[in-house]
Amino acid sequence: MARTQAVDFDQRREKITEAAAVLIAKKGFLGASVADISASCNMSKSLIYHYFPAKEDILFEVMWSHVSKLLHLANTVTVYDRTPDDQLIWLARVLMEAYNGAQAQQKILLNEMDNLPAEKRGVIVQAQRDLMAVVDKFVALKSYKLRSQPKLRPPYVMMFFGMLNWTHTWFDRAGPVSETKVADIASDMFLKGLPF
Amino acid sequence: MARTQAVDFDQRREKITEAAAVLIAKKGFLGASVADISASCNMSKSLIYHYFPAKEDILFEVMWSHVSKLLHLANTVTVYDRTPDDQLIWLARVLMEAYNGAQAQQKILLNEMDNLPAEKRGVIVQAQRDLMAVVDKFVALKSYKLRSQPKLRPPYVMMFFGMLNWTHTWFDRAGPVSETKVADIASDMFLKGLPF
DNA sequence: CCTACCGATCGGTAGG
DNA sequence: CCTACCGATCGGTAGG
Repeated sequence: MARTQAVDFDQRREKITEAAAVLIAKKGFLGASVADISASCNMSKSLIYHYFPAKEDILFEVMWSHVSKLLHLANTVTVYDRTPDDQLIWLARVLMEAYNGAQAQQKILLNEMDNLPAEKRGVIVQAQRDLMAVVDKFVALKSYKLRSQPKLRPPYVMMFFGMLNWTHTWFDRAGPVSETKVADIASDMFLKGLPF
Repeated sequence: MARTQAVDFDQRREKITEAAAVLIAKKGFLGASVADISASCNMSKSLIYHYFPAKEDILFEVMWSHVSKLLHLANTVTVYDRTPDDQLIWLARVLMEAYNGAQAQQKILLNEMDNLPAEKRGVIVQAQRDLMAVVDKFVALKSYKLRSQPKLRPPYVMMFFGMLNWTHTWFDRAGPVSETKVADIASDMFLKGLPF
């Protein structure tokens, strides 16, 4: 009888993707060898190559599964029946939560883009642009000045992502300020600047 | 006669440091080989090892020369006889200018910290902390709330650096918005939030 | 300041 | 004759 694809094919791919994320976050894409990755999920190196054609495809899968989650969350949050300000506040909270629930993946998304081949990089970049479009819509809705000067909008949008994405360099879940509080500081600063 | 150190020893070291910065920014620390670096400055690989004991020492020199420049600029700006707000506005402008005059070094400072051995990483981290202290002083001076709640200050300080440091992922000198304008958008958002 | 090398490890693939 | 998967090893290159 011809064998069909193993029933747990997708689960195995996910297992590899997860283990690879941890290792790549720690050592970098070039520093984490395929041998490291295979060892960390108790597989032979050859078996890794059964599930992924090349090392880069593992990197792509790590990034894609993460960024598509972020995009889905962003679209969900902004669809709800809330005021524009509340939508932004919730977006910041939801993103901070997603970043910290997947710190390895987030670090890789921000640091390892250069190690993707051009076509695959394009797919990730497009997803990130879609994510930015959510905030761009908010900015256009909220500010008369930025509605009439569309060229200024991208920098403002990037200030929002700058505040949030930079947290991966300093935020500590065990520290004195909660994830939600940090998200609220970011959205508050975006809307109102420094408090009195 | 015992040879003395070549008169151009320091210039050669700088030449290597500069060439290494360009290559490491492009390929990453692990992706840029010592052979790549030596070729790009028309030296033999062995000659590189005459000026630096190890590859990591080149990375450290790239980061240290850059971060110490940033720190010097920040201290200069905030000493001037200006209002607190003007000091922050100028700090943002001066940092944006320094980032863009040394894009390779800035990218490396932000991305390659993990590739430094612990002791050397500590030196760079301390310099970055000193830089943050400049903004922390400003925040404490400016906000009653943050003066009385010191635990909240680091997140606010990091929002400032998040906005500025994140620019390296998107800002284009040839684009429609100038470096100075982007710096002003960041300081304006920090002080006042989104414009009307 | 160079050529000639080293021990080790890289990403990827062979036969079965 | 297929797919799934193994132990072993390929040609090249890394930092030193």
